Amino acid sequence: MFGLIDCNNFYVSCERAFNPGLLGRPVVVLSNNDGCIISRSQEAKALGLPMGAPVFKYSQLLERHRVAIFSPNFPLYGDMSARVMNTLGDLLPGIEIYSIDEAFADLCGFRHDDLQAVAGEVRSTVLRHTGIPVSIGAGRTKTLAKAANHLAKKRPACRGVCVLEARDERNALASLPVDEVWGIGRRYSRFLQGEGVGTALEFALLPREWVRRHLHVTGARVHAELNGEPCLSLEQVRPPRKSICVSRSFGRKVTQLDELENAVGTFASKCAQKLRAEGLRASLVTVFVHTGHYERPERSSGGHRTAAMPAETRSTIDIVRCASVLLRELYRKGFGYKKAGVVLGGLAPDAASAVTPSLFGDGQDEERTAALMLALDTVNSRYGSGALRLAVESPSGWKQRQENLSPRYTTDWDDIIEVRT
DNA sequence: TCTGGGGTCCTAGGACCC
DNA sequence: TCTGGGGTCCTAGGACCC
Repeated sequence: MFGLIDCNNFYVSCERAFNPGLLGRPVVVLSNNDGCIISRSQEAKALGLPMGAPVFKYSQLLERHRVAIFSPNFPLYGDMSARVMNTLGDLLPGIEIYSIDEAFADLCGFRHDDLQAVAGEVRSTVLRHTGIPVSIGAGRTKTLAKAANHLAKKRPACRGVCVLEARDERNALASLPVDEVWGIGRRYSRFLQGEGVGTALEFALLPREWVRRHLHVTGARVHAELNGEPCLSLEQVRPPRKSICVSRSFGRKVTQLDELENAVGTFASKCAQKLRAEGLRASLVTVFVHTGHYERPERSSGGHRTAAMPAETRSTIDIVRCASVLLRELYRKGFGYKKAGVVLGGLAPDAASAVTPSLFGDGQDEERTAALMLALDTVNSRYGSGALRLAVESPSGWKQRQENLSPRYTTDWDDIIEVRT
């Protein structure tokens, strides 16, 4: 059996953990730039606020119901996530951290009739240790555990836990709309609806070859998993990542090259910092820019360009310089850009034995760069990110709208909660 | 006026190898 | 009239996830 532990309305729950006055009220957390709604409390969902809704379209509704609105506070959410995952790791023999708010668990060691109690215990312990409410689903495959989790959230009678036994699978899948199945996205569900397939059960009963033909191997895997045939295993060690990306939408249109260069320089530098923090090197740098999604075609512009570095690098200077060159190739005067980003690829571990040196380097640069990057990271970790930076980076990161930011309760000494007695 | 950010995997087609 | 067989690697685009 697989378990899936999923935090309820995670970002909202993080805000609530430090602000109990928010309990029982409608609360939403917004995306960067305060653009869209990306997390909603139960009360906010009940008001009819959709996931991903642009804020400006719902400003009246938000105001009328006095919805509490938060700008995203990712340092807080990341830290709270680590607390939840640590607690789960202590309680369960094997977990796979699947996303910031979800983990799969290996439940094979437990007797079936104990699972309900085990899950209940996990739920109450996580809540007690972190203040975050979770829902737990269990099933014969990961996809069935996902489905069970969905039911645990949807059915009040479940009280946050749903252990799906093989004999109950048909009933459960019959009540699950096909677009709620893990691995069936917008496109496939529209296609399936068109074919008269509306529920997870109807999908599961389709002939295997038909699914393979129309939904390819990934769809076929989902199909098999729904039929109780495990295709996905628990991955307790995270596979090394393949790319690192930093990108932002701008609060306004950016037309000047030097402003764009500030932004791209800042993103490239953040990428390099992440790269070193994960003990990696990169050999490919990609820059992309584009105008707004909703711009008229004649005013739209954008694209991406990739360059290969002469040798695998971990240097902020190399990466920022390369990104600037790429940006100049992409930039076109007269367009209002709304988004830009930098992606690092060709990642490899930063082990001396594994690094391919540059054919034209003399090896000394390498040592000096290493010392410089160590100094850069040390200064910035002590005095705050951006304390020491390249001149091309903008001083305060890239300015974004964030009008309702909560304190960094758990990751910044200046923001720690004060208790007066 | 105002619409997020960061990822992975698969497939088809083209270029190339012997 | 007839024009091989068996591969790899790369890229773009599309699908999905949170």
